[in-house]
Amino acid sequence: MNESLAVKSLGALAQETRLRIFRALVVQGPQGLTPGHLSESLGVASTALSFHLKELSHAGLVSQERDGRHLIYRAEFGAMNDLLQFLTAHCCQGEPCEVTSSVPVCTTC
Amino acid sequence: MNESLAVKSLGALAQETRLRIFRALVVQGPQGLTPGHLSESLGVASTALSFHLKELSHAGLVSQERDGRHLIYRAEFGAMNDLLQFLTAHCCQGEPCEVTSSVPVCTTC
DNA sequence: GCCACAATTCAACGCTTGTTGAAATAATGA
DNA sequence: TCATTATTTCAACAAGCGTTGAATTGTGGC
Repeated sequence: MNESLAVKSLGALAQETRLRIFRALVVQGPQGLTPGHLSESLGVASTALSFHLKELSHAGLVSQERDGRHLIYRAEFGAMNDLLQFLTAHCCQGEPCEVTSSVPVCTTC
Repeated sequence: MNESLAVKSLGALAQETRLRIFRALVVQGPQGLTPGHLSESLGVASTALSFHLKELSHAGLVSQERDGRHLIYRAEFGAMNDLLQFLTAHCCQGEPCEVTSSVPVCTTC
């Protein structure tokens, strides 16, 4: 993770619709979701949805796979984890507080 | 943490200068930094710095305290932790992967 | 009280972002 | 091959963001 990718990733998540999309994909896990399903369940126009999925893709936060005439989008947990660690890196100049708590994040998906 | 605060927080971090400010404050820990110091060390105009610190403040990611004619800004680790947990909440519908890894974050600062 | 320093606020400008509707591409089944 | 469904691309516009310079507020030392 580097600064410019972090900015891109945070920017991708810093929008109501995209945050909803991403969190829906996080919940769904390896199963993923199609744009059609996301469009309907979140009430977002397909053209807007496509725009937002592309933003998330470019940031590396979601991946895309084709399945027949459907596309399946999935959250990229690895990218997510890298981002979370980047944000709190070198906390308090390495004082003991750095390991006093932890945020559980998925790595097996 | 709720959705609209999360969007605000992510938006606050989704900008090169602000991300640098925030990470510098994370490293500094409870000691904090003054706008003057940040302005010089990051090479940001004071007026721009003030604008960005306000964005971070409004999102609750930094706090402000006056010390004589200086202001001291500090990273708000509690807000940061809430945000990180919000992003990965309900991962994989509660499957075991949810606790397979963790991001260490400061809570004692 | 007055001056100097620290930091913020204000107004103006250019740039980027998000939304919309229409058109295009991709894949499947009849 | 043709119609249908799924999804993306394109162009246009309004709204929000980030930077700059000038003016303002707040604090402490003389």
